[in-house]
Amino acid sequence: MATGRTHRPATRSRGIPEATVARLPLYLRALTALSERSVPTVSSEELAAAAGVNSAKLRKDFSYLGSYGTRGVGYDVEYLVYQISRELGLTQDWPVVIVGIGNLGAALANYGGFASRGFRVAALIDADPSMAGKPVAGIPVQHTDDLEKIIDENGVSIGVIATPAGAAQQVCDRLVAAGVTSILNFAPTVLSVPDGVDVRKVDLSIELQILAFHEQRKAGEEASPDGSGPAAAPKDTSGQGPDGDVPAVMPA
Amino acid sequence: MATGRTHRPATRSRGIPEATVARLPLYLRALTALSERSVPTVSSEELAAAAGVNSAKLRKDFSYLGSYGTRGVGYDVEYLVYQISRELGLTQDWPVVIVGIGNLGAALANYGGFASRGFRVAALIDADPSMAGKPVAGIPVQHTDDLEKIIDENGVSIGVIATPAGAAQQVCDRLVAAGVTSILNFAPTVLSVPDGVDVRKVDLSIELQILAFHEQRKAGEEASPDGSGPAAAPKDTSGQGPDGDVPAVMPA
DNA sequence: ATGTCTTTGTGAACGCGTGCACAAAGATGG
DNA sequence: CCATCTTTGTGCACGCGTTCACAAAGACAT
Repeated sequence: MATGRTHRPATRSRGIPEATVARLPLYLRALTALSERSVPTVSSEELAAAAGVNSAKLRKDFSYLGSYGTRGVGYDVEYLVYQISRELGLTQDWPVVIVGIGNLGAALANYGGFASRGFRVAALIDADPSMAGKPVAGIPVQHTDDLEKIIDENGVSIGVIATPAGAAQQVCDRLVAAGVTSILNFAPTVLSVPDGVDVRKVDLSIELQILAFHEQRKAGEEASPDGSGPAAAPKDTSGQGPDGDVPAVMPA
Repeated sequence: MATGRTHRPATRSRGIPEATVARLPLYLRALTALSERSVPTVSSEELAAAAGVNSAKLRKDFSYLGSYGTRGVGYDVEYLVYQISRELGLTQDWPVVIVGIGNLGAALANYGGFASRGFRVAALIDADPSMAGKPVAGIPVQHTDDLEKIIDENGVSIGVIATPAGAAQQVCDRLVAAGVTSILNFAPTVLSVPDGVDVRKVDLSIELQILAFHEQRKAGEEASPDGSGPAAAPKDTSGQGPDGDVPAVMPA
């Protein structure tokens, strides 16, 4: 799971738990793969395995959407694909703008995952004047000055921020002021937005640090003569465990 | 305090909740910024605001690390930076390999967030022979054939997968077999790994779909602001669909 | 010292998410 | 039509995470 979410339980309208919503795309992906192989139906057990979750959890998730399964048989793949797509709002077209066309922004623009599922890159925006007009992924980059106009003319409600951290909040403010109400933030900054605007963040270094924590814990448990814990088998030989208490406070 | 006092060890408390671990990098980032501005101490309230969380949550998070604050004053910034860094395992160097040097992989290689906090890009690996030797972000790309050797010689335990979905599982298997125990997966696939291996995934299209869900809900709420009597009506009731029944199936 | 003021650290309550276990629903076969 | 078998849908219990609210701890002034 990534990122904290909004602190608002206003999801009572449909009653679909946030955790369930976060898994729907996973199910959809697995179902789409089945659909391409022309598999007509699938059981909760099979689908759960494909999505990497517990089958009871999957069934409960689907129960929030309605009773779309047939007992003794399973779920109709095509029908479920449609229902989930509709629930997620993928039956309509979502124009998206990407702000900040550096290495990451360009990679995102080229990413196929956008167009394939109801999302359309409406525009690429960058603050560098020398980028203007230059095509990236077949789309000409436009200058930040025209941000508001672009948002307005294309009816954009979802924005992707791929700028340096320093510019993120400012870009965010402009996006919101122009009418964007959902933001996907790749910049390593906490964005503050007014109520009603959703922000999800993708942060590489946070993910790595979490992995490092667990990695350290794994390494420390092998040698630790500590009473509790699994005095597990010596897989050791990690060699690189001089550890000790090296100071090494890191820079920026 | 059910689970005994942690006053004694203060070094390795294996009882740090996962949710807390996920927030430590956030605190660390905010603290580092304060440190650079030479701010000596900070209150839980201020730091919480900077990190975008609740102050009570932050205090509880820190309580798992030990009692590093001073009542009536707050937390010593430098000390806390060090403690969190140590807890996350950032006081040591983590060599990382990136597999799949396409648009995304190249962007990741160029990302400054790597080197800045204890992580070092040890190698870039790609399956395309024509990429071999070609430098990306100052590091020559190596061929997949040498994957095992690279992992071994550099003592790599963290791998980043930025390949197409189709190659992800295979690359994952080889990484794990070679000794990698933590994986950051950018490919839109569910990876299956043996016990003891951590996997975190970053998935653009899932994030977008979650945003789309909320976006759709916002748009649909304008008409009927009622919402009272959440009689949990997950049953049918779909008759309100704006569209017909087009099974918008989409490609991968 | 003593009192006041600030801020931490945490007990306790609450709510959400997860997983078990099973009854109900429907398919299938005789 | 009845029996049996498969698989869904869900009631329930449990554990984690969040939040409130406050006593304890220390700083600081007198």
